[in-house]
Amino acid sequence: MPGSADPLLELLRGEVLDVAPRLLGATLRHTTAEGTVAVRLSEVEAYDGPNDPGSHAYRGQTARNGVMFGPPGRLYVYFTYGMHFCCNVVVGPPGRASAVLLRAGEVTEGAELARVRRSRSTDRDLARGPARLCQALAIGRAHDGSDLTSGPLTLTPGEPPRTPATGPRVGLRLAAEWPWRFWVEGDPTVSAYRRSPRAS
DNA sequence: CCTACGATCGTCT
DNA sequence: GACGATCGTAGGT
Repeated sequence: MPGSADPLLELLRGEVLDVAPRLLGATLRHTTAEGTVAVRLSEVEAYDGPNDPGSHAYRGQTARNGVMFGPPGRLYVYFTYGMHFCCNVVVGPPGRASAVLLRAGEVTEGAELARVRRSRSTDRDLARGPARLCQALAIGRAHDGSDLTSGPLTLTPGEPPRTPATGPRVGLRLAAEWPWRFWVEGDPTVSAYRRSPRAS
């Protein structure tokens, strides 16, 4: 029978718009020599490869976005604004190039270590925003392409909300109004909405 | 609470 | 040469 025994890969097989809200409540956990930090996701965004003007894959494969075109269950990490990293989970079959941006969550394990990594942050803001989340978890360029089903960096599906909130994506110039952002209603760790100054 | 702005550099045109 | 799937700070309401 088809079907992987791995519940994460089972989930990531679906269409990105179905998968994204189901990743709410999942836990991303990273163990390093310093210790373990875990974040339970409260906010994500869907990106649908070549069909999506807001996606890094919209203009096809490049050196940067290569991981998006690979198998599901890997982490796509990119560097932006000359100083920040953000991370996505690759979704769907190889070549589809769809992914879910992990935008925010609550630190549920290793808060002490996360506070060291983000020394001026309140607990609420430790992973409130995609670059903050990567900083709290010490995710960087070295983790681009990481397999999330095993190893030091794992994603474990959890209990998604019955009715996730949806709305426009944050910070995009193109296709920002597509309601492809999903979050847990009322969760204080959801990031503040910011419209791009260049949005059309 | 809000809006405005500068930092800083890899990536693509 | 332009532009970010951002963040922290500064200042006003």
